[in-house]
Amino acid sequence: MTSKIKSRKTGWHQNPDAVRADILKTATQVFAEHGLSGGRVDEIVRRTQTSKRMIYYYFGDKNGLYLAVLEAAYARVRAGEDALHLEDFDSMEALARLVEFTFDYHAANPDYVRLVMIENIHRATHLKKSDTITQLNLTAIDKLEQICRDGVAEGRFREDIDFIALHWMITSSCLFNVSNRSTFEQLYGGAIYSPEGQVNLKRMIVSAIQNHVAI
Amino acid sequence: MTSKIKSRKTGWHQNPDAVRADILKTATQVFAEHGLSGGRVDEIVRRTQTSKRMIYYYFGDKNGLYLAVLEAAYARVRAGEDALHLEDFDSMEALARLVEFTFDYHAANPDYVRLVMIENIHRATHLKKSDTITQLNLTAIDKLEQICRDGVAEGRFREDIDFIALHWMITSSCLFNVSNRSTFEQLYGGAIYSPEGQVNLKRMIVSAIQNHVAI
DNA sequence: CGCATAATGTACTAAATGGTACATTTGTCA
DNA sequence: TGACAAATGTACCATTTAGTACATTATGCG
Repeated sequence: MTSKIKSRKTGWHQNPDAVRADILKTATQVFAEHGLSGGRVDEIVRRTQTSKRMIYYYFGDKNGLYLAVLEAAYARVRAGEDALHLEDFDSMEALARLVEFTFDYHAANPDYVRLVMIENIHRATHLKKSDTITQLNLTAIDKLEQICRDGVAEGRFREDIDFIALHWMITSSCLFNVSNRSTFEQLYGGAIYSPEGQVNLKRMIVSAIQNHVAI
Repeated sequence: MTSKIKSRKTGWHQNPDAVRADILKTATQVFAEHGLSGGRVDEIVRRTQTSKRMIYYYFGDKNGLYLAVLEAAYARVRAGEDALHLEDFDSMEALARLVEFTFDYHAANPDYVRLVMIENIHRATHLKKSDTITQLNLTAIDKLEQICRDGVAEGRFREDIDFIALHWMITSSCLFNVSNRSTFEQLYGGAIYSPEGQVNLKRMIVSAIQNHVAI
């Protein structure tokens, strides 16, 4: 994985980027699985090609590593959002596509969702420390705002839409779908999480959102 | 709190119920605050009138205590739901009241929400072990089902409503509102969590739900 | 009253866990 | 080539943490 070419004598070569990436990837999995307090540094080490020494060398301490994991996870979301090209569609269609993307992205990235939930358990204390993330995340709202403006101009959207509330609505459904799957499934059965169940759910969310913005 | 009348000589009296309740209450707070792995038995002991000895005497081990906490939390929800008297209202009004209750209950009981989230991080492994909870929670759906039936009979609800999906919709909004408050507030500002913001949000959710079931 | 059992106090332990000290090697650049 | 900083290996430590051993007291019951 890290493709380190071992030296014949000593068995190792310098490869800082790969080592860093390896740690980060493994730590993401471990923290997402067990949380910050539950995630063991020793387990991360074990599942890595490197040593505990290197974690502290690159990330300072456990919290530093966790913060790096969190920042990387949020950065990936943004990259995903940027890949959409909503300007090619009329407002209703663009909104639908944004909701669908959000739904699918969360479903496909449960580790991201788990990290968000874990961060909420910690009352977002680490998120607050991150200058990077806070600035990063306003773009999601921008896209929505643009869609709403277009929709109003086209005469299809209400004029009094609060796009932060709209974003809240979209996120709540799409995130809950992943974050609370385990308990919901246990209590109310797995029908919603079957392939058709998910398709229906997505359709339901899209139409609820469209309904909400429509005149 | 526990109102234990101390013996003059030895400084203690038997008071099993109060001790058990004291432990449970404190453990609820500690686990809700820090999670299962993050919640320290020693901290629970410190914030309790009793000793560590008693925790293990009554609950076996840390997991047993956590499970007891979880079961008690779910039991309280049910008690709250039973206090509603939805049969006194027409279907649309009853639905609105159920949604409003759900919204308010979650907002007023963040510890319950946090426990649910923590349980989801653990993939509901403890919930699965609890015979009590699983049977308990089907009543929420029953209420909804009854409302839907009435609504159809009154000619105001669509006939093809999936009440589990409907319950999903209600729960996702009301739970997300509390569970993800920290990160959402940090990223998008606190307007939604101001008093009027919450009122507006609740109204928005109610009307979205009503819209969804209406013909 | 005396006895059996439930309830509680006190002190302790083994293991897990985050973190570090110290030595060594690798790569770069003059 | 040689020196110097960056990168890595190895072994170790102090503390925290869940859990327990053992003794003692309270209380109900015949």
